[in-house]
Amino acid sequence: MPAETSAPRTARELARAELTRAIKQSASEQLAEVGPSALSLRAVARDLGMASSAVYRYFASRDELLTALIIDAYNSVGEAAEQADAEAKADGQPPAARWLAVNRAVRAWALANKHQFELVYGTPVPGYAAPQDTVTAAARMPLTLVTIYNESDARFPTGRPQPTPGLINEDIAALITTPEGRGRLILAWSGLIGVISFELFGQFNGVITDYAEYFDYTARATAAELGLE
Amino acid sequence: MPAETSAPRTARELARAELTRAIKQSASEQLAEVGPSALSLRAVARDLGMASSAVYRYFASRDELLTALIIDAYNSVGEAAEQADAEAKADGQPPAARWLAVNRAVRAWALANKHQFELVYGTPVPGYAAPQDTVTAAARMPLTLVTIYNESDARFPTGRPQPTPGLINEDIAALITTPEGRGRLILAWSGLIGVISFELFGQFNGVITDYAEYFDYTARATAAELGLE
DNA sequence: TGTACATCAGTGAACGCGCGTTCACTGATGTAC
DNA sequence: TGTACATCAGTGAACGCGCGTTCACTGATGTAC
Repeated sequence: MPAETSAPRTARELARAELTRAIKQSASEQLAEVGPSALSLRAVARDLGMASSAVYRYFASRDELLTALIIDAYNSVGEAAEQADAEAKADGQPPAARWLAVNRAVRAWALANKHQFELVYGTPVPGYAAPQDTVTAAARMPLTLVTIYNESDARFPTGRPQPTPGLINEDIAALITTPEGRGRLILAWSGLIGVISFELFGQFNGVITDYAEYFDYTARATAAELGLE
Repeated sequence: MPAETSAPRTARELARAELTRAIKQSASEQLAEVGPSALSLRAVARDLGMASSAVYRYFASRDELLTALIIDAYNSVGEAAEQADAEAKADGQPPAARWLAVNRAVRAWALANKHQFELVYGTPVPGYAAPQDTVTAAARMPLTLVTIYNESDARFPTGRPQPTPGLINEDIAALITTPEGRGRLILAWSGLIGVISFELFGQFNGVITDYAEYFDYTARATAAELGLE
Protein backbone atom coordinates (compact mmCIF):
# COMPACT_ATOMS: atom_id res chain seq x y z
CA MET A 1 0.00 0.00 0.00
CA PRO A 2 1.92 3.04 -1.29
CA ALA A 3 1.62 6.53 0.14
CA GLU A 4 -0.67 8.94 -1.70
CA THR A 5 -2.75 8.10 -4.73
CA SER A 6 -0.98 10.21 -7.30
CA ALA A 7 -2.08 8.47 -10.50
CA PRO A 8 -5.21 6.35 -10.51
CA ARG A 9 -4.59 2.68 -11.10
CA THR A 10 -7.76 0.73 -10.49
CA ALA A 11 -10.79 1.03 -12.75
CA ARG A 12 -12.69 2.57 -9.87
CA GLU A 13 -10.11 5.29 -9.34
CA LEU A 14 -10.05 5.99 -13.04
CA ALA A 15 -13.81 6.34 -13.19
CA ARG A 16 -13.79 8.59 -10.15
CA ALA A 17 -11.19 10.91 -11.59
CA GLU A 18 -13.05 11.07 -14.88
CA LEU A 19 -16.43 11.79 -13.30
CA THR A 20 -15.01 14.42 -10.98
CA ARG A 21 -13.63 16.10 -14.06
CA ALA A 22 -16.94 15.75 -15.91
CA ILE A 23 -18.90 17.28 -13.02
CA LYS A 24 -16.58 20.25 -12.86
CA GLN A 25 -16.77 20.61 -16.62
CA SER A 26 -20.56 20.59 -16.64
CA ALA A 27 -20.72 22.95 -13.67
CA SER A 28 -18.38 25.28 -15.47
CA GLU A 29 -20.67 25.31 -18.51
CA GLN A 30 -23.69 25.93 -16.30
CA LEU A 31 -21.80 28.75 -14.67
CA ALA A 32 -21.03 30.35 -18.02
CA GLU A 33 -24.73 30.27 -18.88
CA VAL A 34 -26.57 31.26 -15.74
CA GLY A 35 -24.00 32.80 -13.42
CA PRO A 36 -22.78 31.82 -9.99
CA SER A 37 -25.89 32.31 -7.88
CA ALA A 38 -28.11 30.27 -10.20
CA LEU A 39 -25.69 27.37 -10.48
CA SER A 40 -27.43 24.27 -9.19
CA LEU A 41 -26.28 20.79 -8.31
CA ARG A 42 -29.45 19.31 -9.70
CA ALA A 43 -28.93 20.91 -13.09
CA VAL A 44 -25.40 19.55 -13.23
CA ALA A 45 -26.65 16.07 -12.36
CA ARG A 46 -29.37 16.37 -14.98
CA ASP A 47 -26.83 17.40 -17.56
CA LEU A 48 -24.75 14.33 -16.82
CA GLY A 49 -27.78 12.04 -16.75
CA MET A 50 -27.27 10.96 -13.18
CA ALA A 51 -29.31 11.18 -10.00
CA SER A 52 -28.82 14.45 -8.15
CA SER A 53 -27.81 12.51 -5.07
CA ALA A 54 -24.93 10.88 -6.95
CA VAL A 55 -23.08 14.18 -7.18
CA TYR A 56 -22.63 13.99 -3.43
CA ARG A 57 -20.21 11.11 -3.90
CA TYR A 58 -17.86 13.64 -5.51
CA PHE A 59 -18.57 16.93 -3.82
CA ALA A 60 -19.81 17.09 -0.27
CA SER A 61 -21.94 20.16 -0.95
CA ARG A 62 -22.71 22.88 -3.43
CA ASP A 63 -20.17 25.09 -1.68
CA GLU A 64 -17.42 22.58 -2.25
CA LEU A 65 -18.22 22.52 -5.95
CA LEU A 66 -18.22 26.31 -6.00
CA THR A 67 -14.83 26.37 -4.34
CA ALA A 68 -13.44 24.09 -7.04
CA LEU A 69 -14.80 26.42 -9.70
CA ILE A 70 -13.38 29.46 -7.98
CA ILE A 71 -9.93 27.91 -7.88
CA ASP A 72 -10.24 27.01 -11.55
CA ALA A 73 -11.24 30.55 -12.43
CA TYR A 74 -8.34 32.10 -10.53
CA ASN A 75 -5.94 29.70 -12.17
CA SER A 76 -7.44 30.43 -15.55
CA VAL A 77 -6.96 34.17 -15.33
CA GLY A 78 -3.56 33.66 -13.71
CA GLU A 79 -2.46 31.46 -16.55
CA ALA A 80 -3.70 33.94 -19.15
CA ALA A 81 -1.68 36.67 -17.47
CA GLU A 82 1.45 34.57 -17.12
CA GLN A 83 1.30 33.44 -20.70
CA ALA A 84 0.82 36.95 -22.05
CA ASP A 85 3.82 38.12 -20.08
CA ALA A 86 5.95 35.18 -21.15
CA GLU A 87 5.24 35.94 -24.80
CA ALA A 88 5.92 39.64 -24.45
CA LYS A 89 9.11 38.92 -22.58
CA ALA A 90 10.26 36.40 -25.16
CA ASP A 91 9.68 39.11 -27.75
CA GLY A 92 12.11 41.29 -25.87
CA GLN A 93 9.48 43.89 -25.10
CA PRO A 94 10.14 46.53 -22.44
CA PRO A 95 8.24 46.53 -19.11
CA ALA A 96 5.60 49.05 -20.19
CA ALA A 97 4.68 46.88 -23.17
CA ARG A 98 4.60 43.76 -21.02
CA TRP A 99 2.34 45.58 -18.61
CA LEU A 100 -0.08 46.49 -21.38
CA ALA A 101 -0.02 42.94 -22.73
CA VAL A 102 -0.89 41.43 -19.36
CA ASN A 103 -3.62 44.00 -18.71
CA ARG A 104 -5.14 43.25 -22.08
CA ALA A 105 -4.96 39.52 -21.43
CA VAL A 106 -6.88 39.92 -18.18
CA ARG A 107 -9.56 42.00 -19.87
CA ALA A 108 -9.82 39.53 -22.76
CA TRP A 109 -10.18 36.69 -20.29
CA ALA A 110 -12.93 38.56 -18.43
CA LEU A 111 -14.86 39.29 -21.62
CA ALA A 112 -14.61 35.68 -22.70
CA ASN A 113 -15.48 34.35 -19.26
CA LYS A 114 -17.95 36.84 -17.89
CA HIS A 115 -19.44 34.60 -15.25
CA GLN A 116 -16.12 33.26 -14.09
CA PHE A 117 -15.04 36.85 -13.63
CA GLU A 118 -18.20 37.49 -11.61
CA LEU A 119 -17.54 34.42 -9.55
CA VAL A 120 -14.17 35.63 -8.34
CA TYR A 121 -14.29 39.43 -8.57
CA GLY A 122 -18.00 40.17 -8.25
CA THR A 123 -20.29 40.10 -5.28
CA PRO A 124 -19.50 37.09 -3.12
CA VAL A 125 -22.06 34.31 -3.52
CA PRO A 126 -24.51 34.59 -0.60
CA GLY A 127 -23.77 32.18 2.19
CA TYR A 128 -20.47 31.16 0.74
CA ALA A 129 -17.16 31.70 2.51
CA ALA A 130 -14.02 31.18 0.44
CA PRO A 131 -11.60 28.82 2.15
CA GLN A 132 -7.88 29.38 2.35
CA ASP A 133 -7.31 27.01 -0.59
CA THR A 134 -8.13 29.75 -3.02
CA VAL A 135 -5.37 32.18 -2.11
CA THR A 136 -2.52 30.56 -4.01
CA ALA A 137 -4.55 30.52 -7.19
CA ALA A 138 -5.82 34.05 -6.58
CA ALA A 139 -2.28 35.36 -6.27
CA ARG A 140 -1.08 34.26 -9.70
CA MET A 141 -2.47 37.16 -11.70
CA PRO A 142 -1.32 39.96 -9.39
CA LEU A 143 2.05 38.28 -9.01
CA THR A 144 2.53 38.61 -12.74
CA LEU A 145 2.13 42.36 -12.37
CA VAL A 146 4.63 42.33 -9.51
CA THR A 147 7.15 40.44 -11.62
CA ILE A 148 7.01 42.98 -14.41
CA TYR A 149 7.60 45.77 -11.96
CA ASN A 150 10.46 43.98 -10.25
CA GLU A 151 12.16 43.19 -13.54
CA SER A 152 12.01 46.81 -14.62
CA ASP A 153 14.17 49.53 -13.23
CA ALA A 154 11.17 51.70 -12.62
CA ARG A 155 12.03 55.03 -11.16
CA PHE A 156 9.08 56.12 -9.17
CA PRO A 157 8.33 59.84 -9.56
CA THR A 158 9.25 61.68 -6.41
CA GLY A 159 7.00 63.91 -4.36
CA ARG A 160 3.99 61.64 -4.68
CA PRO A 161 1.93 60.17 -1.85
CA GLN A 162 3.35 56.97 -0.48
CA PRO A 163 1.84 54.41 1.85
CA THR A 164 3.15 54.42 5.38
CA PRO A 165 5.27 51.39 6.31
CA GLY A 166 3.29 48.52 7.78
CA LEU A 167 0.14 49.29 5.80
CA ILE A 168 0.71 46.26 3.65
CA ASN A 169 1.19 42.73 4.94
CA GLU A 170 4.94 42.29 5.32
CA ASP A 171 5.16 38.99 3.46
CA ILE A 172 3.55 40.61 0.48
CA ALA A 173 5.49 43.84 0.75
CA ALA A 174 8.69 41.80 0.69
CA LEU A 175 7.84 40.52 -2.77
CA ILE A 176 8.02 43.99 -4.26
CA THR A 177 11.48 45.46 -4.66
CA THR A 178 10.82 49.15 -3.99
CA PRO A 179 8.80 50.65 -1.15
CA GLU A 180 7.22 53.13 -3.57
CA GLY A 181 5.97 50.39 -5.82
CA ARG A 182 4.11 48.58 -3.08
CA GLY A 183 1.17 50.86 -2.64
CA ARG A 184 0.99 51.60 -6.33
CA LEU A 185 0.98 48.02 -7.52
CA ILE A 186 -1.86 47.09 -5.23
CA LEU A 187 -3.75 50.16 -6.37
CA ALA A 188 -3.09 49.21 -9.98
CA TRP A 189 -4.38 45.72 -9.30
CA SER A 190 -7.70 46.85 -7.82
CA GLY A 191 -7.93 49.55 -10.47
CA LEU A 192 -7.52 47.01 -13.24
CA ILE A 193 -10.36 44.90 -11.90
CA GLY A 194 -12.38 48.04 -11.25
CA VAL A 195 -12.20 49.18 -14.86
CA ILE A 196 -13.15 45.74 -16.15
CA SER A 197 -16.03 45.52 -13.68
CA PHE A 198 -17.37 48.87 -14.81
CA GLU A 199 -17.29 47.75 -18.41
CA LEU A 200 -18.84 44.36 -17.71
CA PHE A 201 -21.41 45.47 -15.18
CA GLY A 202 -22.68 48.35 -17.26
CA GLN A 203 -21.45 51.41 -15.37
CA PHE A 204 -19.71 52.66 -18.51
CA ASN A 205 -22.92 52.51 -20.57
CA GLY A 206 -23.30 55.83 -22.29
CA VAL A 207 -20.00 57.08 -20.91
CA ILE A 208 -17.28 55.34 -22.92
CA THR A 209 -17.65 54.95 -26.66
CA ASP A 210 -14.81 52.53 -27.33
CA TYR A 211 -14.18 50.17 -24.44
CA ALA A 212 -11.06 48.50 -25.83
CA GLU A 213 -9.32 51.75 -26.57
CA TYR A 214 -10.30 53.32 -23.28
CA PHE A 215 -8.99 50.28 -21.49
CA ASP A 216 -5.64 50.58 -23.25
CA TYR A 217 -5.49 54.19 -22.14
CA THR A 218 -6.06 53.21 -18.52
CA ALA A 219 -3.39 50.51 -18.67
CA ARG A 220 -0.88 52.94 -20.16
CA ALA A 221 -1.76 55.58 -17.59
CA THR A 222 -1.21 53.11 -14.76
CA ALA A 223 2.10 51.93 -16.23
CA ALA A 224 3.24 55.54 -16.44
CA GLU A 225 2.34 56.09 -12.79
CA LEU A 226 4.45 53.11 -11.84
CA GLY A 227 7.34 54.56 -13.78
CA LEU A 228 7.47 51.65 -16.24
CA GLU A 229 9.11 52.34 -19.55
CA MET B 1 -59.94 67.22 -12.46
CA PRO B 2 -56.51 68.87 -12.13
CA ALA B 3 -53.41 67.80 -14.01
CA GLU B 4 -50.98 65.49 -12.20
CA THR B 5 -51.42 64.22 -8.67
CA SER B 6 -48.61 66.07 -6.95
CA ALA B 7 -49.72 65.92 -3.31
CA PRO B 8 -52.18 63.26 -2.20
CA ARG B 9 -55.52 64.63 -1.11
CA THR B 10 -57.97 61.81 -0.62
CA ALA B 11 -57.59 59.26 2.16
CA ARG B 12 -57.00 56.61 -0.45
CA GLU B 13 -54.13 58.50 -2.03
CA LEU B 14 -52.63 59.15 1.39
CA ALA B 15 -52.79 55.47 2.28
CA ARG B 16 -51.25 54.53 -1.04
CA ALA B 17 -48.32 56.90 -0.65
CA GLU B 18 -47.74 55.69 2.89
CA LEU B 19 -47.84 52.01 1.98
CA THR B 20 -45.58 52.48 -1.03
CA ARG B 21 -43.11 54.07 1.33
CA ALA B 22 -43.52 51.28 3.89
CA ILE B 23 -42.92 48.59 1.27
CA LYS B 24 -39.75 50.27 0.07
CA GLN B 25 -38.64 50.72 3.66
CA SER B 26 -39.18 47.08 4.49
CA ALA B 27 -37.54 45.95 1.26
CA SER B 28 -34.59 48.14 2.08
CA GLU B 29 -34.23 46.48 5.47
CA GLN B 30 -34.51 43.03 3.89
CA LEU B 31 -31.86 44.07 1.41
CA ALA B 32 -29.50 45.14 4.16
CA GLU B 33 -29.89 41.76 5.81
CA VAL B 34 -29.85 39.23 2.99
CA GLY B 35 -28.51 41.02 -0.05
CA PRO B 36 -30.02 41.74 -3.44
CA SER B 37 -30.40 38.26 -4.89
CA ALA B 38 -32.19 36.90 -1.82
CA LEU B 39 -34.59 39.79 -1.54
CA SER B 40 -38.13 38.42 -1.85
CA LEU B 41 -41.52 39.99 -2.32
CA ARG B 42 -43.09 37.43 -0.04
CA ALA B 43 -40.72 38.28 2.81
CA VAL B 44 -41.56 41.95 2.44
CA ALA B 45 -45.28 41.19 2.51
CA ARG B 46 -44.80 38.99 5.56
CA ASP B 47 -42.89 41.75 7.30
CA LEU B 48 -45.75 44.16 6.71
CA GLY B 49 -48.38 41.61 7.71
CA MET B 50 -50.12 41.64 4.36
CA ALA B 51 -50.87 39.05 1.71
CA SER B 52 -48.03 38.60 -0.77
CA SER B 53 -50.42 39.36 -3.59
CA ALA B 54 -51.23 42.76 -2.11
CA VAL B 55 -47.72 44.01 -2.88
CA TYR B 56 -48.65 43.80 -6.55
CA ARG B 57 -51.02 46.73 -6.08
CA TYR B 58 -47.92 48.85 -5.50
CA PHE B 59 -45.17 47.29 -7.56
CA ALA B 60 -45.94 45.40 -10.74
CA SER B 61 -43.12 42.94 -10.18
CA ARG B 62 -40.05 42.17 -8.14
CA ASP B 63 -37.94 43.93 -10.76
CA GLU B 64 -39.87 47.14 -10.34
CA LEU B 65 -39.26 47.04 -6.61
CA LEU B 66 -35.57 46.39 -7.23
CA THR B 67 -35.40 49.37 -9.56
CA ALA B 68 -36.84 51.59 -6.86
CA LEU B 69 -34.21 50.35 -4.43
CA ILE B 70 -31.43 50.89 -6.93
CA ILE B 71 -32.48 54.47 -7.47
CA ASP B 72 -32.63 54.99 -3.71
CA ALA B 73 -29.15 53.56 -3.30
CA TYR B 74 -27.65 55.75 -6.00
CA ASN B 75 -29.30 58.79 -4.49
CA SER B 76 -28.09 57.80 -1.07
CA VAL B 77 -24.44 57.59 -2.05
CA GLY B 78 -24.81 60.67 -4.23
CA GLU B 79 -26.19 62.63 -1.33
CA ALA B 80 -23.42 61.45 0.97
CA ALA B 81 -20.85 62.62 -1.56
CA GLU B 82 -22.52 65.96 -2.17
CA GLN B 83 -22.89 66.64 1.50
CA ALA B 84 -19.27 65.81 2.26
CA ASP B 85 -18.13 68.16 -0.46
CA ALA B 86 -20.47 70.92 0.64
CA GLU B 87 -19.06 70.75 4.15
CA ALA B 88 -15.45 70.69 3.00
CA LYS B 89 -16.10 73.58 0.67
CA ALA B 90 -17.85 75.60 3.37
CA ASP B 91 -14.75 75.02 5.49
CA GLY B 92 -12.70 76.65 2.78
CA GLN B 93 -10.71 73.51 2.12
CA PRO B 94 -8.64 73.20 -1.05
CA PRO B 95 -9.59 70.78 -3.85
CA ALA B 96 -7.29 67.97 -2.71
CA ALA B 97 -8.89 68.01 0.75
CA ARG B 98 -12.37 68.10 -0.74
CA TRP B 99 -11.43 65.15 -2.92
CA LEU B 100 -10.30 63.15 0.09
CA ALA B 101 -13.45 64.08 2.01
CA VAL B 102 -15.73 62.89 -0.77
CA ASN B 103 -13.76 59.69 -1.28
CA ARG B 104 -13.98 58.96 2.43
CA ALA B 105 -17.71 59.66 2.43
CA VAL B 106 -18.27 57.16 -0.36
CA ARG B 107 -16.28 54.50 1.46
CA ALA B 108 -18.09 55.19 4.72
CA TRP B 109 -21.41 54.90 2.94
CA ALA B 110 -20.36 51.59 1.39
CA LEU B 111 -19.24 50.16 4.73
CA ALA B 112 -22.47 51.24 6.37
CA ASN B 113 -24.62 50.01 3.48
CA LYS B 114 -22.82 46.94 2.22
CA HIS B 115 -25.76 45.43 0.41
CA GLN B 116 -26.84 48.66 -1.16
CA PHE B 117 -23.32 48.99 -2.47
CA GLU B 118 -23.56 45.47 -3.87
CA LEU B 119 -26.88 46.27 -5.43
CA VAL B 120 -25.49 49.09 -7.52
CA TYR B 121 -21.79 48.37 -7.95
CA GLY B 122 -21.64 44.59 -7.62
CA THR B 123 -22.65 41.85 -9.99
CA PRO B 124 -25.92 42.76 -11.67
CA VAL B 125 -28.87 40.83 -10.26
CA PRO B 126 -29.53 37.88 -12.59
CA GLY B 127 -32.37 38.50 -14.99
CA TYR B 128 -32.60 42.15 -14.10
CA ALA B 129 -32.00 44.94 -16.60
CA ALA B 130 -31.65 48.44 -15.19
CA PRO B 131 -33.94 50.89 -16.92
CA GLN B 132 -32.93 54.36 -17.99
CA ASP B 133 -34.53 55.86 -14.87
CA THR B 134 -31.48 55.03 -12.84
CA VAL B 135 -28.92 57.11 -14.72
CA THR B 136 -29.70 60.48 -13.22
CA ALA B 137 -29.35 59.10 -9.72
CA ALA B 138 -26.25 57.14 -10.69
CA ALA B 139 -24.55 60.28 -11.94
CA ARG B 140 -24.74 62.25 -8.72
CA MET B 141 -21.71 60.76 -7.02
CA PRO B 142 -19.31 60.94 -9.98
CA LEU B 143 -20.55 64.45 -10.77
CA THR B 144 -19.38 65.53 -7.34
CA LEU B 145 -15.89 64.39 -8.29
CA VAL B 146 -16.17 66.31 -11.55
CA THR B 147 -17.21 69.46 -9.73
CA ILE B 148 -14.19 69.38 -7.47
CA TYR B 149 -11.91 69.02 -10.45
CA ASN B 150 -13.61 71.79 -12.37
CA GLU B 151 -13.45 74.16 -9.44
CA SER B 152 -9.75 73.56 -9.02
CA ASP B 153 -7.10 74.96 -11.28
CA ALA B 154 -5.54 71.55 -11.64
CA ARG B 155 -2.50 71.53 -13.81
CA PHE B 156 -2.28 68.12 -15.29
CA PRO B 157 1.30 66.80 -15.42
CA THR B 158 2.56 66.81 -18.98
CA GLY B 159 3.98 63.86 -20.86
CA ARG B 160 1.40 61.43 -19.54
CA PRO B 161 -0.89 59.19 -21.56
CA GLN B 162 -4.09 60.88 -22.61
CA PRO B 163 -7.26 59.45 -24.06
CA THR B 164 -7.81 60.08 -27.73
CA PRO B 165 -10.64 62.49 -28.54
CA GLY B 166 -14.00 60.82 -29.01
CA LEU B 167 -13.27 58.00 -26.58
CA ILE B 168 -15.67 59.47 -24.10
CA ASN B 169 -19.29 60.33 -24.79
CA GLU B 170 -19.29 63.96 -25.86
CA ASP B 171 -22.06 65.10 -23.53
CA ILE B 172 -20.08 63.78 -20.63
CA ALA B 173 -16.75 65.04 -21.88
CA ALA B 174 -18.28 68.50 -22.14
CA LEU B 175 -18.90 68.51 -18.39
CA ILE B 176 -15.19 68.36 -17.61
CA THR B 177 -13.22 71.51 -18.21
CA THR B 178 -9.88 70.11 -19.38
CA PRO B 179 -9.29 67.39 -21.97
CA GLU B 180 -6.62 65.85 -19.77
CA GLY B 181 -8.96 65.53 -16.84
CA ARG B 182 -11.56 63.54 -18.75
CA GLY B 183 -9.83 60.22 -18.97
CA ARG B 184 -8.37 60.59 -15.51
CA LEU B 185 -11.58 61.43 -13.72
CA ILE B 186 -13.36 58.42 -15.17
CA LEU B 187 -10.40 56.27 -14.23
CA ALA B 188 -10.48 57.72 -10.72
CA TRP B 189 -14.18 56.95 -10.49
CA SER B 190 -13.84 53.28 -11.41
CA GLY B 191 -10.71 53.06 -9.30
CA LEU B 192 -12.54 54.40 -6.25
CA ILE B 193 -15.25 51.79 -6.56
CA GLY B 194 -12.61 49.16 -7.34
CA VAL B 195 -10.73 49.78 -4.11
CA ILE B 196 -13.91 49.71 -2.06
CA SER B 197 -15.04 46.49 -3.78
CA PHE B 198 -11.74 44.83 -3.02
CA GLU B 199 -12.06 45.74 0.64
CA LEU B 200 -15.71 44.72 0.89
CA PHE B 201 -15.53 41.58 -1.20
CA GLY B 202 -12.46 40.22 0.55
CA GLN B 203 -9.72 40.54 -2.09
CA PHE B 204 -7.63 42.56 0.35
CA ASN B 205 -7.77 39.86 3.05
CA GLY B 206 -4.24 39.20 4.17
CA VAL B 207 -2.88 41.95 1.93
CA ILE B 208 -3.75 45.23 3.59
CA THR B 209 -3.38 45.62 7.33
CA ASP B 210 -5.22 48.91 7.81
CA TYR B 211 -8.02 49.42 5.32
CA ALA B 212 -8.91 52.97 6.31
CA GLU B 213 -5.37 54.23 6.07
CA TYR B 214 -4.68 52.41 2.84
CA PHE B 215 -7.83 53.90 1.39
CA ASP B 216 -6.70 57.38 2.32
CA TYR B 217 -3.41 56.72 0.58
CA THR B 218 -5.20 55.67 -2.62
CA ALA B 219 -7.42 58.75 -2.55
CA ARG B 220 -4.41 61.03 -2.08
CA ALA B 221 -2.51 59.26 -4.84
CA THR B 222 -5.42 59.72 -7.22
CA ALA B 223 -5.81 63.37 -6.29
CA ALA B 224 -2.11 63.88 -7.00
CA GLU B 225 -2.48 62.28 -10.41
CA LEU B 226 -5.29 64.67 -11.23
CA GLY B 227 -3.07 67.56 -10.22
CA LEU B 228 -5.34 68.63 -7.38
CA GLU B 229 -3.75 70.71 -4.67
C1' DT C 1 -77.50 65.58 1.62
C1' DG C 2 -78.53 61.02 -0.13
C1' DT C 3 -78.34 57.37 -3.33
C1' DA C 4 -76.29 54.31 -7.19
C1' DC C 5 -72.47 53.01 -9.38
C1' DA C 6 -67.49 52.71 -10.30
C1' DT C 7 -63.00 52.25 -8.64
C1' DC C 8 -59.59 50.40 -5.94
C1' DA C 9 -57.13 47.71 -1.87
C1' DG C 10 -56.48 43.65 0.13
C1' DT C 11 -57.49 38.45 0.82
C1' DG C 12 -56.55 33.65 0.53
C1' DA C 13 -56.04 29.85 -2.22
C1' DA C 14 -53.75 27.97 -5.89
C1' DC C 15 -50.33 27.05 -9.85
C1' DG C 16 -46.06 25.51 -11.15
C1' DC C 17 -41.56 25.60 -10.26
C1' DG C 18 -36.87 24.45 -8.48
C1' DC C 19 -33.69 23.84 -4.94
C1' DG C 20 -30.07 21.28 -1.42
C1' DT C 21 -29.69 17.41 1.12
C1' DT C 22 -30.69 12.76 3.34
C1' DC C 23 -31.49 7.92 3.40
C1' DA C 24 -32.13 3.00 2.77
C1' DC C 25 -31.15 0.29 -0.96
C1' DT C 26 -28.90 -2.51 -4.95
C1' DG C 27 -25.24 -4.00 -7.55
C1' DA C 28 -20.64 -3.62 -9.09
C1' DT C 29 -15.60 -3.38 -8.01
C1' DG C 30 -11.63 -4.35 -5.08
C1' DT C 31 -8.99 -7.05 -1.53
C1' DA C 32 -7.36 -10.61 1.68
C1' DC C 33 -6.69 -15.24 2.40
C1' DT D 1 -6.99 -19.20 -9.05
C1' DG D 2 -11.18 -19.07 -6.34
C1' DT D 3 -14.06 -17.66 -2.64
C1' DA D 4 -15.90 -14.42 1.19
C1' DC D 5 -16.20 -10.09 2.72
C1' DA D 6 -15.64 -5.06 2.56
C1' DT D 7 -15.86 -0.96 0.07
C1' DC D 8 -17.78 2.14 -2.90
C1' DA D 9 -20.94 4.29 -6.84
C1' DG D 10 -25.23 5.25 -8.12
C1' DT D 11 -30.52 5.06 -7.59
C1' DG D 12 -34.99 6.87 -6.61
C1' DA D 13 -38.01 8.53 -3.39
C1' DA D 14 -38.73 11.74 -0.03
C1' DC D 15 -38.31 15.93 3.21
C1' DG D 16 -38.98 20.57 3.79
C1' DC D 17 -38.49 24.73 1.94
C1' DG D 18 -39.39 29.12 -0.56
C1' DC D 19 -40.31 31.64 -4.51
C1' DG D 20 -43.06 34.94 -8.21
C1' DT D 21 -47.28 35.50 -9.99
C1' DT D 22 -52.41 34.93 -11.05
C1' DC D 23 -57.22 34.97 -10.03
C1' DA D 24 -61.92 35.31 -8.37
C1' DC D 25 -63.59 37.40 -4.56
C1' DT D 26 -65.16 40.84 -0.67
C1' DG D 27 -65.54 45.12 1.27
C1' DA D 28 -64.24 49.79 1.68
C1' DT D 29 -63.58 54.41 -0.51
C1' DG D 30 -64.61 57.87 -3.99
C1' DT D 31 -67.65 60.23 -7.45
C1' DA D 32 -71.60 61.85 -10.20
C1' DC D 33 -76.17 63.13 -10.15
